[in-house]
Amino acid sequence: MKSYRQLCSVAKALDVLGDRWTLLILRELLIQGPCRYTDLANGLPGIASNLLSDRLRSLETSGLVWREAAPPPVATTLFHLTERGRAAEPVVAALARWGTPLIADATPDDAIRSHWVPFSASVFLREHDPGGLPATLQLHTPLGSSVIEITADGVTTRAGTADEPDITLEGMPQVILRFLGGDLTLTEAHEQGLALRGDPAVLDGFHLGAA
Amino acid sequence: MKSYRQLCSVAKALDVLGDRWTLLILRELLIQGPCRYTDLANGLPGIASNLLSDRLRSLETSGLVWREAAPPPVATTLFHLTERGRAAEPVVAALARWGTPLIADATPDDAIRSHWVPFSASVFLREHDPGGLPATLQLHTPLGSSVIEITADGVTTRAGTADEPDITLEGMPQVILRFLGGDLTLTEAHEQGLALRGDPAVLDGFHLGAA
DNA sequence: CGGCATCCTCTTTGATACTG
DNA sequence: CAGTATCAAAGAGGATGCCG
Repeated sequence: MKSYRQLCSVAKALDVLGDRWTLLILRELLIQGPCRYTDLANGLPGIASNLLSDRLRSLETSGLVWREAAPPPVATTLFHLTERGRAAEPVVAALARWGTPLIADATPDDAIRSHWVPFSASVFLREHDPGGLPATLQLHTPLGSSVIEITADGVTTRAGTADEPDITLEGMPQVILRFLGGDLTLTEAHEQGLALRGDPAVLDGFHLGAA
Repeated sequence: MKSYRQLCSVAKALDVLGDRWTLLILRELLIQGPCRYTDLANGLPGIASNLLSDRLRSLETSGLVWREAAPPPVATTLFHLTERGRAAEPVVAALARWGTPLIADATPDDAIRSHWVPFSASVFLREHDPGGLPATLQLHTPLGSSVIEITADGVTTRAGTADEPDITLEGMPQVILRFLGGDLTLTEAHEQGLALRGDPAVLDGFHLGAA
């Protein structure tokens, strides 16, 4: 990207992060952790291979990403975030928060990946750290299941199922995302097919579920 | 901008905000408040006139900006942020925070506007709300002077001078930005020409000035 | 002057195909 | 698996012109 050539921290940040796809690549590395090239390509439906290659190289020279070349017999490259790359998480999180209402605009042919769901949810939960800790949320969508664990240490997510979740949410990704993002009330989400099992009181601390 | 077509709040946010110049236009409207076209053009050195026009139209249809058409004899247009537009402030603020260390990369021919300085500074101060309130900071740079007022209600900035500032910082914008952004210690900033008058203890609550 | 629209050139992107 | 190569289309940048 051509530099804006402005002595302003916002412009300088966008000189590095403002290229198309760049912040989505960071999203993937923040969610998935160290990734192979194909893992990234898979989490970024629509990206052209040459662009992914270009962006990774730019991110490397900007110091946000480093590549670990695993020697044979593994013979693969792993792309990692540096500390500076992880420091950009608040930017991605702010975008996730602001973008939540736009989920409603989704068209049926939008691509979706199951790991995007717990990420967006955790962004919201992270900024509404409640009193009643710890809590385990189980999500089920047609794409797969994931778990959000909220402890005093923070919010973590993973794919799969939990043994004894405090609450289970089942429904379409759109509805779960908008509900956990505060964009739908429990009543509205229920009307749109969200099924909730367990103790709804767990959600109270997050200012969710208000009628 | 072409949509990413991903059912993810980050991608949806970037569908709206990700175009070149868009977030810098928001920066200007957040800092300056309602602006005329030429005010914006002035705060965005380097933008082509047709792009500014295009972006403003996009932001209007996206619901982030509305235009107030003052009838003759004033016959000018004022561009305002909507509530939704102001809601994007955390995105700009996160970029400002992350971009602060990059101020060090500035080249001598980078454009600069005096109102960028107190903005970046206030972003940092806002997230380190200390105990010793209220406080008034006076900034002096070769480009002009500005005031940052910190009260229990928040952090506000304005151009000009204050009657009785608690502390006065004078120096090059780069140095003031990096110091108030936590990227330089007081000692380092002093070595780079920062002059400080008043009670340095005012800064303690912001975790600044540590040797 | 304020707020664009037009024209032109140059760069970036997107889609597809191919390679070590 | 991790990229290059190629090429058409879209977008950005710069100059200038227009109209109340």
